[in-house]
Amino acid sequence: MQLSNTSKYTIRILAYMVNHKDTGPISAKELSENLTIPYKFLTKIMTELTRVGFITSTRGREGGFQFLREASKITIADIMELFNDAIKDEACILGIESCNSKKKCAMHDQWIKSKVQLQKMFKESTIENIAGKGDKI
Amino acid sequence: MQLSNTSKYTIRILAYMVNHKDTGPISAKELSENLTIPYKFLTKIMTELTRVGFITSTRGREGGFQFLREASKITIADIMELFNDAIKDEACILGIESCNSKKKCAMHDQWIKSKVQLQKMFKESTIENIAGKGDKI
DNA sequence: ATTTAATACTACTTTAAGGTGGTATTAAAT
DNA sequence: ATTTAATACCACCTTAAAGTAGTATTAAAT
Ligand code: SF4
Ligand code: SF4
Repeated sequence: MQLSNTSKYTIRILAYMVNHKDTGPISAKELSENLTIPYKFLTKIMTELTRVGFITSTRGREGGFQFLREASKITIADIMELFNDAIKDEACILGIESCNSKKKCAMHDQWIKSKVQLQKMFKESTIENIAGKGDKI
Repeated sequence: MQLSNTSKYTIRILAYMVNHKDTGPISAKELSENLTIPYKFLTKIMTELTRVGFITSTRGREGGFQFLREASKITIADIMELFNDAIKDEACILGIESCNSKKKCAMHDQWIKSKVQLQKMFKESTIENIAGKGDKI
């Protein structure tokens, strides 16, 4: 019951980028070193984030990554979605077929409350409004 | 962001057992067939549940599994714990060192609320009080 | 033009969860 | 006693996530 490493890394990467967005493109090297994320794994993530249009990349010397979509328009839910890590509406917590109020599983009542609250939280948390909060990076 | 298969299976197994506890030991075969859980995987789980004392086993013909610990004393949190699937207090949602209110990560405020609520829900949900609820098995 | 420092691409390795197969052990039923 | 139906144990296979390696491409700086 936790986020995938890929989601965790991505949140931290994008939050870091917001906090350093005024100084031109940010390189994978800088991100990798400052966030202690394995370089090769990080570049894989960056390429994907570029592919889906969250960020843009500039190749060559002095290159790096910058936001394309506004940080206030990227939610934690978006990131989880991207890496198949989301809490899907139709997903049953017990994995019995798909969730709908007609055919409930034994945990439905307890779970539905937590689920709604969690989904709301992940949807309302944008990169913009988490960036800079907290001491750990 | 979901339960492990092992946790999901275990919850369903124990809930099923509560609903059939008056008719003697329940065999792995019956559980496997009625819950459509792979037989060999299920027996592995059952052996573990026996080992930790949630249930007892009777070998040989007419054998099977029965509750040892009361179903009202087994929580979803216990099950998650058992299979390393729990939401640990000290676990940071972003995976940055360990969680404590002194050194917060960027998502601390949002997450802490959901975490507390989730943990409470998993701790208060016992096998006894979910068994029989719902239509799906 | 060449060097340097960056991303992009392709392919591979490692790890842990999930799942399978075969056989030994146990005990009721016959 | 033998058969049958059950759990226990041990070793292996499969899959997906995580992580690594090497090379091609790009563009600024020299
Ligand atoms: S809500 Fe309850 S019933 Fe519906 S899917 Fe989720 S868990 Fe199963
Ligand atoms: S609460 Fe926030 S800060 Fe504390 S650990 Fe969990 S995530 Fe990190």
